Amino acid sequence: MAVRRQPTLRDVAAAAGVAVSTASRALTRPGRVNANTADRVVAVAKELGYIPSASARALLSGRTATVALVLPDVTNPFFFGLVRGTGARLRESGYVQVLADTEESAEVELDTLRKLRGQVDGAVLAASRLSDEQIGAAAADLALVVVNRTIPGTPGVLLDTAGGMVQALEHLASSGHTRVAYASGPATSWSDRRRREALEPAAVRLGVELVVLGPYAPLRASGAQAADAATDAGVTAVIAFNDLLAFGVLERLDARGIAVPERMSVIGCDDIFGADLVRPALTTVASPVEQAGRMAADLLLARLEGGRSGDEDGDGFDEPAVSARDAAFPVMLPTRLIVRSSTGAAG
Amino acid sequence: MAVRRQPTLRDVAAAAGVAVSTASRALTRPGRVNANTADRVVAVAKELGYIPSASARALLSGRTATVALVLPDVTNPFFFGLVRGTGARLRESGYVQVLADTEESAEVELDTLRKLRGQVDGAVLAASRLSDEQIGAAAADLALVVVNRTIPGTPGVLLDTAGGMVQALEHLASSGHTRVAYASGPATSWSDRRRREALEPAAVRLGVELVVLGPYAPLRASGAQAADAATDAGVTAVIAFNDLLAFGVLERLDARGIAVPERMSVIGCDDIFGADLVRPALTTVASPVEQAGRMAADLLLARLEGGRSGDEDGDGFDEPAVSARDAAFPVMLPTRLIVRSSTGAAG
DNA sequence: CTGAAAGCGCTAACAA
DNA sequence: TTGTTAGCGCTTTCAG
Repeated sequence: MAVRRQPTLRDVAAAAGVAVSTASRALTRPGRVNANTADRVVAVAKELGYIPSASARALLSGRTATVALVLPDVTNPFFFGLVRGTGARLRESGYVQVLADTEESAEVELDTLRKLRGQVDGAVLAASRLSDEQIGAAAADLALVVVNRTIPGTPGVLLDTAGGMVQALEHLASSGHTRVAYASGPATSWSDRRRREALEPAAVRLGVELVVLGPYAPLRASGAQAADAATDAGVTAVIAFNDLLAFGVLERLDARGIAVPERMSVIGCDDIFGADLVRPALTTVASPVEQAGRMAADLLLARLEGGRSGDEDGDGFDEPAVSARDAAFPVMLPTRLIVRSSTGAAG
Repeated sequence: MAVRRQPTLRDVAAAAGVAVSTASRALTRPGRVNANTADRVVAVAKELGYIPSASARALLSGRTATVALVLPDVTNPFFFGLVRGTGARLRESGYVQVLADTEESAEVELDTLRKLRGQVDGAVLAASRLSDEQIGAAAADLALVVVNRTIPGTPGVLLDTAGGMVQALEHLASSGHTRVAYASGPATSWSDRRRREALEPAAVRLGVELVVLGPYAPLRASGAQAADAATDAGVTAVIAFNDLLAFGVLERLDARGIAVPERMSVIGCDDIFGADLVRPALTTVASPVEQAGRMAADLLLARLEGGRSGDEDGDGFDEPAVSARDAAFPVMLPTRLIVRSSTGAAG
């Protein structure tokens, strides 16, 4: 209950009958001290439950062993993999991860970044709402790695959802669809622009008419609008900006008695929790988000620790070693289409 | 790119032509300094982009303005509300929230708590895997608030899921079910024990035969086992430990061609994301998790800041003011049954 | 191999 | 009102 005072290095030194500096050495580099002395100090430290003060270390070294993950919305399922991926890697390397929710607001994000400066050694910025210039400026004060964004000079990890969307279109084309809608996401979304730019030529190549609908907020609630716009547009398939939006589309179509996939095929993006739970199960573009998180963390650690190389851990085939040298070039991770029952032959 | 050196208070003082202490005062309590001087210092600080060093402050004050949220699994949707609730409250009060994932392991949890000591001012411990004694011991070193746990002397917030389960049983009884299964959760789960203790007398009172199945891991993957055990037991309804397990039950029943709710009713717990998305939509016990998070944060802040009272924010009816004095008594939050289409009259 | 002392950036006495 | 000084806990010269 009452939190008791922590023993300091001085307490340990006194109890072990040595000077603080000796105690410090014994604890941090046992090599440079008499083995017996070192053992004694370590034993005493353990007995006293000594834990070095992170603040004192940070004050001295200027490094906090803390990294922030900055997200627009912690509760968006899309980010779970990222949280887990960065968290795992950072923990392995002895870093603490702090989570910052910017509430989808550029202002909050800017403010957060400002506060973070000095509190953390670096930050992973995911789905930033800031402009390239703002991010660039922030990168001058804080080691930054961006996810799904390309900022010249700032390392980043990209998820190739645009490529996945093209796969989705190919899948539809091969099932006989000739008129397909893309329900687009936020106008400010960098990913959304890239996807449209990839879908348009692909549609031409495949002989498919592409109708761009939206923009829509990437939420379930916007799905009804998107579904209605799709039926109005006379398409036989909709590719949605993300799964949340696709869920809403499915709901609306169901409510209107429009059979999926018989009369309308639906494809989402992200393969979030629930995509295989809805009925019909959602065909969607899956990204290796957790791997992206690990890579982002590696990129950041490489910069912080100056040239440490990314260690492969077996699950990440295709996971290139990361060095400080590479860090300036964004890494692109492949995505893939997962076909479930929400897509079928053209109605 | 290259992170430049941060200006210190000394730089500010020098640029403003005053002593560091004056600069410090000007920045922290403008009242105790000549207005002109203060203005000048503030202006210079702003111009230089001065940000006080959190480490130095922490070293001096012993407080870090950081609070940890310790969870067994960050990616379990049940905890999202908690993350958001504690995060919101803490941010409001100027605290930074750090997230610690203990990977469902008591060892990792213990280790995490040990490391956290000194790094944070306090921690919210949710669904701890530790024994009462271990938590008690940890509370001697770190201000702690527990969620869904009662530890004598440690403040806590409880979600009355046991009460919700009784509501579920009443719902089933009133629909004519006379033989009902409870698919139980982890043997070490405190919540699970409370629920069984509440369900048994309720079953007697309602004239329902209660069959306890399990224990099962609270995961979708365990649902198949639970579903099979339920049909073997000849019940017409299953109440599952949580929604994840219930999803698995639904899947298995669907695969076996057993109609829900016609031949088997299914009820979950937590109302996680996806519960209303599955078909049939899941009847479940919803808890005010976000509110629980806010209250847990309030409880912790009250201890940290010594007697600050919880502020009501309009959305939390039933949200009592929290004072340091109350903190030793766990607060119990009511839950409610959300009836969807996975339950119906007894088959 | 070990000890004494300086100093990281800041705040809080204590003087002036 | 302002400046000077000490010291938070630690690591790191620099002597011994």
